[in-house]
Amino acid sequence: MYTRSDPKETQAGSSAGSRLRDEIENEILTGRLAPGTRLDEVPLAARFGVSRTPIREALMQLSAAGLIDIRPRRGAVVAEIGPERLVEMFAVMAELEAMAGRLAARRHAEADRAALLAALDACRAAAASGDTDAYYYENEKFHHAIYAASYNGFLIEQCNALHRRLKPYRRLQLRVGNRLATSLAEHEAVVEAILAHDGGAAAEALRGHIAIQGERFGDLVASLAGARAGAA
Amino acid sequence: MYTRSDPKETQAGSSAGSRLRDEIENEILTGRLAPGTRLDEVPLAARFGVSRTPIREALMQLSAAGLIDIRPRRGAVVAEIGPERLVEMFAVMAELEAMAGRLAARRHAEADRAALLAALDACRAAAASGDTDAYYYENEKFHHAIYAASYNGFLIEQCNALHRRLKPYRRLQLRVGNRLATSLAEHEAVVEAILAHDGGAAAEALRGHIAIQGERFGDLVASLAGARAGAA
DNA sequence: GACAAGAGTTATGTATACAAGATCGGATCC
DNA sequence: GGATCCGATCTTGTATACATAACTCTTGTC
Repeated sequence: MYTRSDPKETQAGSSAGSRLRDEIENEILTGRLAPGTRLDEVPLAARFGVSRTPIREALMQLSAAGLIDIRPRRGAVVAEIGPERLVEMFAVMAELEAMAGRLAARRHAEADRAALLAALDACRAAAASGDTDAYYYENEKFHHAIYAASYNGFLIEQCNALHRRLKPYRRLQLRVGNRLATSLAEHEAVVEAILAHDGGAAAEALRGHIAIQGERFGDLVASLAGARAGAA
Repeated sequence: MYTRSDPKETQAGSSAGSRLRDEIENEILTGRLAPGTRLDEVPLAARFGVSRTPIREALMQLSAAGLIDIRPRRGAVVAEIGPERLVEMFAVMAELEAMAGRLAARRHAEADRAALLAALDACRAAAASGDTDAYYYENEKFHHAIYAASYNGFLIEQCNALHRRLKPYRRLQLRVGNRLATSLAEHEAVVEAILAHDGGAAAEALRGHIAIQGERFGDLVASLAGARAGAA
């Protein structure tokens, strides 16, 4: 089963470079480094006890991943993603996940079936306990299980990359209204469609599950504004 | 109208770094640097008259773009993409283009309408003249016109990136059989669907246009084998 | 004669030194 | 009083030097 540890396409890490990259990336994804924050090389180098060279390397990789912006001669800042662009990204994510679901419906094996059901159960448990963070975590595993069942390695990589990039915003979304219960219900529909080998239904269910449409756009903007105010 | 010159997401270029990156990238995309070729830093540095530092930077960017593989401590080689992976990539490309077409059908403006028709005419002219290279070039512009009309900036970037990566292989494909005439006919259908605001038809037409299915898979493998033999 | 172990060589990873553009502050002019 | 121009400082971009892991060729042994 494919997981995020797949070396291909995500690699390109020198010795210390990867560690630094992961380290900084984590701080961005968890929000410890807020969008707009400057990333000066010298302080980072000092903090990690290395020279500027591996820091520059890590920053360039993060830039390639879209997590930071590097403007020539003007340094790096944590990427600021506006609402409109976020909607665009979720739209593409929805399409990719729909594709994964369609393929999964056609290609999934016994092991995938088991993994999907297990992930769904874990989601149910987390939702029942009302623990948003736990649900967030299980939700992630659930989606990865779908990607894996698509048996398209390149698609899996693309989904993983985009999913990671949208991570913080998915978390925000879950906090809104009773999105948690809704999300779980959608998961059930997705699994049902996949296990029934109904690719069209799986794709549709996932598209609807991911896409930001109608009032959810407003929710997202509100969340963003709230998060920004909290960070500042 | 969006073109490939959009700085966002593709950028992260220092002063000389971008130039080097483009330079090496071109040699890979045109096949001058065949898959599997080692990319040693010192010779490259000597050739471009710079030190190893900007060369390493360019290589890391190419690695992030998936054009080369960097194995820690073991140097960089031009990425070798096997047939199965290529099929996976074309499948994702088909899906992204289908999405672009669906959005374009719903969102295109007057200017996009004109651009699409102009690009289609150019394709017709190139096909009539039987000039494969000219058609290849116009074909590219045609697809970019579709991306642009989707009005989803993130999708446009993703399409551009993947399109560029698949460039050499699309070229190979055109050489096969009378794919050129078939391709033109498919283009006509796509434009018709988009202009008629029929998103579903546009998506389907593009999916079929891009995807590698049935005998086209065999054609691709044969082309690859031929190209490899020619390069060696 | 073939295989394995070890030293020498080569190439990559990292640190540091140097060059040059960008930012910020102050002084001058309108 | 405000804006603009110029210089000092800081930060990035590039070059070079050094450390270390990988490769290779040789040599010795079975």
